[in-house]
Amino acid sequence: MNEQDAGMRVVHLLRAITMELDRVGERFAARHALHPTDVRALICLLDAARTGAPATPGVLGARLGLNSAGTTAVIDRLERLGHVRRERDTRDRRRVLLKVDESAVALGWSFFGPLINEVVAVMSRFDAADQATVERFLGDVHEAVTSQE
Amino acid sequence: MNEQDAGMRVVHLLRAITMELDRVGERFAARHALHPTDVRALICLLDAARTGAPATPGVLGARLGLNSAGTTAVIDRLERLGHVRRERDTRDRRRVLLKVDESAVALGWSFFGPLINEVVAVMSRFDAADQATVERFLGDVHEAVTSQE
DNA sequence: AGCAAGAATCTCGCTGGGCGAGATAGTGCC
DNA sequence: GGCACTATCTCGCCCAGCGAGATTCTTGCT
Repeated sequence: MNEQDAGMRVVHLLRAITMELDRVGERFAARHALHPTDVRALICLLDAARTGAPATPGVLGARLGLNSAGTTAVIDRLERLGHVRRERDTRDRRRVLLKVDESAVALGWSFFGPLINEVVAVMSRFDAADQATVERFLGDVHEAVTSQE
Repeated sequence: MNEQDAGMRVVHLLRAITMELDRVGERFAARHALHPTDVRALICLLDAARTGAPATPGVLGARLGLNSAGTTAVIDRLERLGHVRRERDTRDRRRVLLKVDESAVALGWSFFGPLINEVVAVMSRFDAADQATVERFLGDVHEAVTSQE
């Protein structure tokens, strides 16, 4: 069991988890008359709201890898469902600020709630030192994957 | 730093990694004139080939969450690119077995190679006990997420 | 054996998400 | 004030994926 093998197994696990989370997202989307892209967009917007970062169509589109036309369409859909509303930025009136509605926050919780419970349950079976190890590992992987061009 | 918080942070990390891996997949797809779905299909087929499981359109479609028409379209695209070929099953002649070509295997490695290297590099900074902890954690999470309805 | 029921895959026509190109409105520098 | 630039939106098109149904083969029932 050399480190190459351990890396392989961990990669496969990460990939399997990724695929599974994708499927959870898809099922969630289908259940709420949303498209997978809409779910991703909501998550981005909730993230931005949580960290206080300004959310604009441009930023959102870049995050989602959509062009401007597609971005407009996503926001139109979310706005039509009442999850988001557009507000002109008073500072720079070219900009549109995206404000998430309460319903979107509730939706986000109904999506992440079960997942959080699952992971908390798994984590509770590890002692504090091991929990820290897991967190450090995931942080490192995140950094590595993010920096990959 | 109670366990609820740790769970939250880990969920966010897993989600962030998932989104990042999705983007890597998308970039890879774009670079090879494939659609994201085609990449997912290839991964499924390579998995099946690796484990010796029989790969049929029906199984593939179920895995990808596509209906039969969409599944046929995916296989048509992969076949047109020479990554897969159809072969009638001689046992049950209703079935079609999907055989992956060498080019598909090479493509798979060019996708996973860099990822594996990254993760191996991260893992190498952990001692054996911590590596085992990480592996156990990911295994548990995978199980938990998979069993989530 | 012969036939009905069912399974695996494919074909057809359509919907709509996302793209490219270009229009519109607003900012800021000279 | 005019010019380059940025942010967003509109228009028209393409194609991935869906629903419905056709086709081919298997299997159980009598």
